[in-house]
Amino acid sequence: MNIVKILQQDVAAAVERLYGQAISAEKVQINATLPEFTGDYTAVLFPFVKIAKKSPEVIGAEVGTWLQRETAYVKNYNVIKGFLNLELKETFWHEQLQEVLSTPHYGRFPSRGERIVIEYSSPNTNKPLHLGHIRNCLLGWSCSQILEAVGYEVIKVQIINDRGVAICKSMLAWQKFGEGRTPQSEGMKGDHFVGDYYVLFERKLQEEYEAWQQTPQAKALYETHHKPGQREEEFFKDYKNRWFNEHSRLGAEVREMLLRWEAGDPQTLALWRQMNSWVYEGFEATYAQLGVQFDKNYYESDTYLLGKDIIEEGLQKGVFFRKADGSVWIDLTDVGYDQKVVLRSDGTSVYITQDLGTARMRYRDFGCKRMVYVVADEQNYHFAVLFEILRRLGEPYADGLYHLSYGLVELPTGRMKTREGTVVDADDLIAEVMRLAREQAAERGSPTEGPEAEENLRRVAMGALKFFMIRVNPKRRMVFNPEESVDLQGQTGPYIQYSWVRIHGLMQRVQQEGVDLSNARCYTDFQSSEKELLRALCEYPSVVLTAAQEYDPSHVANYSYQLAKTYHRFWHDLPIFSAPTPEARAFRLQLSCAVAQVLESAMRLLGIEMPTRM
RNA sequence: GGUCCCGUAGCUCAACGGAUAGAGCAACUGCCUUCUAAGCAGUGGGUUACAGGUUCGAGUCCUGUCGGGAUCACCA
Repeated sequence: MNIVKILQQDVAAAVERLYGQAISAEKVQINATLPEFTGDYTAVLFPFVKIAKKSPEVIGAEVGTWLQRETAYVKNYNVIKGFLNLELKETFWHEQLQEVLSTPHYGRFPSRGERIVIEYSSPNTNKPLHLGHIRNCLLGWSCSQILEAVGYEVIKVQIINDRGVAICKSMLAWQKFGEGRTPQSEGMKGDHFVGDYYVLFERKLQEEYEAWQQTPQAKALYETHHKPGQREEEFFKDYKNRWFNEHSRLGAEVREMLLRWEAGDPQTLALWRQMNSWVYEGFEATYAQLGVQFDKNYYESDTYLLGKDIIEEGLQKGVFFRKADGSVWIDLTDVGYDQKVVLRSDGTSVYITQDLGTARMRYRDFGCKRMVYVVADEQNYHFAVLFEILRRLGEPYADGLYHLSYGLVELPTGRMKTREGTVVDADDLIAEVMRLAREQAAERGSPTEGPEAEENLRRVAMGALKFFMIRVNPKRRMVFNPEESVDLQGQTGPYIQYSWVRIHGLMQRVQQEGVDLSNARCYTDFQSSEKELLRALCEYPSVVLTAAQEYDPSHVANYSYQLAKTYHRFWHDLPIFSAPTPEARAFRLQLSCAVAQVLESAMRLLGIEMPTRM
C-alpha cells in the first residue's frame, strides 16, 4: 500500500484515539513536505482543531508523539504552524526502494475483470490525417495504456467514416480527371493521393460556382434574396451549400454517385473500395509511425443504417415521440438541452441514430459496461445528448460512458483552415520532427548512422512530438508551435529520455564491472535529492490511478518530467558510480535503476520509447 | 440570445481547498580534467481577467461582470 494512504489511516487512528472521534482516512490531507522544512511528509492539522478543541501546535505534538510510538516507520516529527512534518525511518525507505525494484510491473494494478472500449482517431477517408488526428491518436493511445495499467481489459476501436458525400467527391474527381493514375504510378502515399482528388474536386467546384455567379439567374437571386447591406461576395459565400444542392452540375453528379453507392451499383462500389483501400494503406503507415493500433475497426458503411430498432423501442417506451410528418424526436428540454431529431421524416437515420446503434453493437460485441469516446470538444453537445438518450433508454452501459473531449489544436496564427491551406499534415509533421532530431544529433556529435542510431533518432523525434502534445490537459485548447514541438531541451520528451539514457549508461558499466549492489541497505545518510527521488517513486502508482480516473494522460507526462528533473539534479549533485563509500554507490545505483524502471514504464503509458543512446 | 468550456509570468503550460503560486521557452550570468552539458545553478519577470461571497485558509468552491472559444441542422 502506498505511504500516503498508510499515513492517512494512521493519522486518522491517532485522532480517534486521542480525541475520541472517528474521521475518515481519505479526508486526512498528506502532502510532500516543502523543501525548506525538515521531514518527508506533512499532515495538515487545521481540520482537527474543532474535534480536539486544542491549538494546531498542541495537536501536532500529540499526534506526532502518538505516531512515533505506535507506528514502525516514523523517525521524527516537528510542528510548524498548522502542519505536522514527519520524517520517516531509513529502513522504511529501503523497503520502498526494494519494492519498486522487485515488482516487475510496478505501477500496474491487478486485473479488474472488466472490459472497456475506447474509440479514437475515427478519420474520414477522403483526406490524409492531420495535426488534429495526431492529438486524438496520442490521447487515445495513452489513455488506453493507462486504463490497461489500472486493470481494465481495453479494446481499442476506431470508426472509419468511409462513406458519404466526401468520399464521393474524391471518387468523382478521380473518375473525371484521374486518367487511370494510381498511388503506385505517382509514387505517392494512398491517402495523399486520394486527398489530392478531394482538393481537386473542391477547386473545380469553386470554378463552377464562380462561373455560375456571373449568370443572370445568380445575379437576380442576389438582388431578390440578399440581406440588407450584404455584399455579393458574402451572400454567395453563405449560399454555396444551397447552390451545391440545387444548381451545381458537379453537386448533382456527386449526389447521383451517392445514390448509386447506396443502391449497391457494382461499378461504384468497386471504385469506392479501390479508393478506400488506397487510403487505408496510407493511414496504416501513419499509424505505424505514431505507434498506435486498433483491436477492431468499425466502418460507417456497416453501421450507418443501425439504430432504427432502437428508435422503435424508444417510441414504445415513450422516450421518443413522433411528429405528424413522421419524424421521431426526443424532448430534452427538462435537462437544458433541446428537442432532437432521431429519425428523419423519410425514415432514414441521422448521425445520432447511428451512434445509438453503434453503442449497442459494441456492447453486444464486447459486453463492456464502459466506453470512452475520444472526440474533439466541438461535439460536446452531441455526446451529452447521446449519453442522455442512452440513459433514458435504460441501456445497461449508460452510466459507463465517457466523452474524452479535447480542445482544438491551433497554430500560432490561429485555427487550421482547409481553405487557406494551413492544415498541418501528419506525415509532413512527423518527417519534420525526424529531420530536426537528426540535425541536432549531428550538431552534438551523436551517432546518426546505422540501424541503432536510426532507431534512436526516431524515438527521440517521436518522443519530442508526443510529449509536447500529451503534456497539456486534454480539454484545453492548445497552441501548436511547430518550432517548439521539436525542441529537445527543457520540458520535453528528450529531456526525460536523456535522464534514462544516463542511467542506462551506468547500468551497462555495473554489468561490465560486476558491481556488487547487495550492501545498499547499509546506506543511511540520505541526501535531499535522494529523498526526493524515493518520494517520487512511491508516488507513481497513485499518479497512474489519477490519470485513469480522470482520463487524463497529462498527469503521467508531468510526473515523468518531474521525476526526470529530480534525477538530473541528483546526477549533478552527487557522485554515483564514484560515490565515497561502497554502500553509497550501491544505494545510488539501485536508486538510479528504480528511476529508470519507472521512467520507462511511465513513458510507455504515453507511447514514448527510450533510446539507448543520445 | 440559451447551454457548455476556458482566462495563471512576454510565450507554452503546472499547482488532491493548505505553508512564500511553480516549471519550460525567450533574455542575462556562471558550471565540462570526475558516471553523456539534450545537463545543473543563478538573476529578472505575477493584484492567478475583475468584483463580491463561503472558511481557520481560495488560483481552486458559489454568485455576478468582462474577455475568448465551442455548440444550439430532418449535416456528419
